[in-house]
Amino acid sequence: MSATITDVARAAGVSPSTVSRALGGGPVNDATRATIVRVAEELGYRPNRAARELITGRTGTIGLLVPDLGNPYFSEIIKGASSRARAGALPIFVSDTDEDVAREREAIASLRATTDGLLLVSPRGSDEELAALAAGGPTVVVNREVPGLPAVISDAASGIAQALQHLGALGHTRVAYVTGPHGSWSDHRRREGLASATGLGIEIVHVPAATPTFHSGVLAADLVLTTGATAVIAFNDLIAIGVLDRLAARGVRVPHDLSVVGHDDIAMASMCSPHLTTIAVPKERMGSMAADMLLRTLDRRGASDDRDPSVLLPSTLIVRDSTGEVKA
Amino acid sequence: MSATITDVARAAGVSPSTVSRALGGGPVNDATRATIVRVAEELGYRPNRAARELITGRTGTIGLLVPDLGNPYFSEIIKGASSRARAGALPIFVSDTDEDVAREREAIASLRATTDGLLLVSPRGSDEELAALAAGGPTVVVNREVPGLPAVISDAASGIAQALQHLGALGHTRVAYVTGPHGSWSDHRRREGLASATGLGIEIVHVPAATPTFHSGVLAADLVLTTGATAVIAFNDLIAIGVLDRLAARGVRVPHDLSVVGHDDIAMASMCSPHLTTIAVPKERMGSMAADMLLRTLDRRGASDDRDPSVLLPSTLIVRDSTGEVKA
DNA sequence: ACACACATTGCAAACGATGCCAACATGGCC
DNA sequence: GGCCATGTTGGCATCGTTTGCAATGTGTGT
Repeated sequence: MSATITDVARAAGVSPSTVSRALGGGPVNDATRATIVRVAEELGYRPNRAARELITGRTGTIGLLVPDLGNPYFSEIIKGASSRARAGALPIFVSDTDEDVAREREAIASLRATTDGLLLVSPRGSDEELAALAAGGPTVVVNREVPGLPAVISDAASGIAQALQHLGALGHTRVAYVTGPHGSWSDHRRREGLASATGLGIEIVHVPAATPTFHSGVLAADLVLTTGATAVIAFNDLIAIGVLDRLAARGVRVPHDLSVVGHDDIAMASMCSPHLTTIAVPKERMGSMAADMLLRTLDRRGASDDRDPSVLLPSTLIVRDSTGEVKA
Repeated sequence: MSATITDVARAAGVSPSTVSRALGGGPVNDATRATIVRVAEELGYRPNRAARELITGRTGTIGLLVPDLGNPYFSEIIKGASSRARAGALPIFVSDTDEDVAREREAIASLRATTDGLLLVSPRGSDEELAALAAGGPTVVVNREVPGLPAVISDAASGIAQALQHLGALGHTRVAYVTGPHGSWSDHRRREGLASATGLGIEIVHVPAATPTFHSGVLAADLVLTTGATAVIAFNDLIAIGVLDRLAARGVRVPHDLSVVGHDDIAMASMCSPHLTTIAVPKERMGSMAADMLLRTLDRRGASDDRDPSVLLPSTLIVRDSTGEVKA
């Protein structure tokens, strides 16, 4: 079908090995290389990925695994990662696990076989399991810390602290936290952030949410109202928007009667009504940085084996219209 | 590293070719096959994709191209396609074009080289260009019709008709349509739908939007108010939600003062305030059906060359809270 | 008992690119 | 003028799998 390296070699009057070297950066006479490059261009030569992979053992692709492709939070991470991967001319496999641990395990195994490295976003498996699976090849984790693996995470404690300070300044003294899914690493971190933000004179009361979704938020809203809290911080924006929706239905005015703070700053946060005050995390940057770390790891494969340090990206509170002074 | 076909052959006391046939469904003695299968399992044998691809010329993967990975509308199509692909055990490459024609061209070319078939969602290129690019291999188009290519589309005319009937029944006689991006095939179809829905006594006035985004909707809202229309149909939900947002800011009540209808029924449509009446299209089903058509094409490659017929999926109007009776 | 069909298996040649090694030419140096 | 270092190049084996073809063995019909 398309031109092979042999075709180019013949057309340029050299051997296939020379073409390989010329195109691959080996030692070749400048004039020869120029000719070969020109001829290759004319013939529209594209190296056959499979043949190259077979001999080098590298696939030239990376894999990205997220819990849910439909979740806008992950979409932005994907965008970041795929633009970085494109810059490195690496195709990227994207797959989702439907938030399921078994599917995650399976997906990691299958991606492993077809890629040189993996980006695991918000993985659900246990530390041990992930460490074992990650041993199969270069891996970078996003939104999670796994001992021994490089990670890209956001500074949850700082984000939470900013939110509490903001609420404190508005006079709130009793704040509800709507949790994330059970066992979620991110949720754990945010609870720690809440616990460590003492000295503000704010009391925290927890309200459970089973899933990080709009519907869980709707459910949680009624629970929040029974706690006597004057403000609520939600595990993520989707939950916060669910809370907002239910509050509106019940005639509770936001922020007049209750202040609401989300987390992540997905696009929807500035589209809902009222516009959501939220703790923004640099999603796209996390994706691109994770991809970047992975690519660098691949480049120096076998060279210095110093671990990539984990990266902590800043969270920033974005104040919009869903938070306000507490009314007496 | 991992076991090769030769390892299995040696362990089973047969030749590699026999192993290949046993695992690949060729004519092999039942007892022999049983042994080979068992041994392969024990050794954890996984055929090397690259080697197979090299000889068969098939990559065993498919590609999916969308204009924007962050757009929730496309997310759902991706989910549908990838779940179908997973059922066929085919990994799927996902890439986006940033709504850019040049990038689209480039992405198609590069995906072509690494996949057996392509799913093009809402491609922006011209018919001629797409037909040319599609000639490179099996292709299924979603949300667009390109002469000579199998396609999966939704019944825009019916959706629009349902919306107009609904609005007509509520007493509206002057309806604004906020358009999609210039040159968009979907937009064209929706305009045709509007034009052909005569006999309802409804006058249509067009309001331009440059991009299918929230911000365009915000912009369009003010324009809509100058037209004297009592209802507005937006090219998609994102625009409709932008309209909603701007109307709220200007104190225009929905649906009391103005009715708003979206298109697509993305998840956000039932999360915004008021909940959006919208023309739902079966996004996930479109994705899975498109993937299914592509897989079937790949299976009978070279066999009967009858073209896959295009598929038209029904649109249904979902009435929520953003539409109501026209007030005198 | 012989020929022939058929089932089962092994052999060897690919597929396209890479990279080791040897071959060759050239120029500088003693 | 001969030797060696250096720069360039071609030859060839190789990666793991599939597949056409030939070889072997078994059973059947006459």
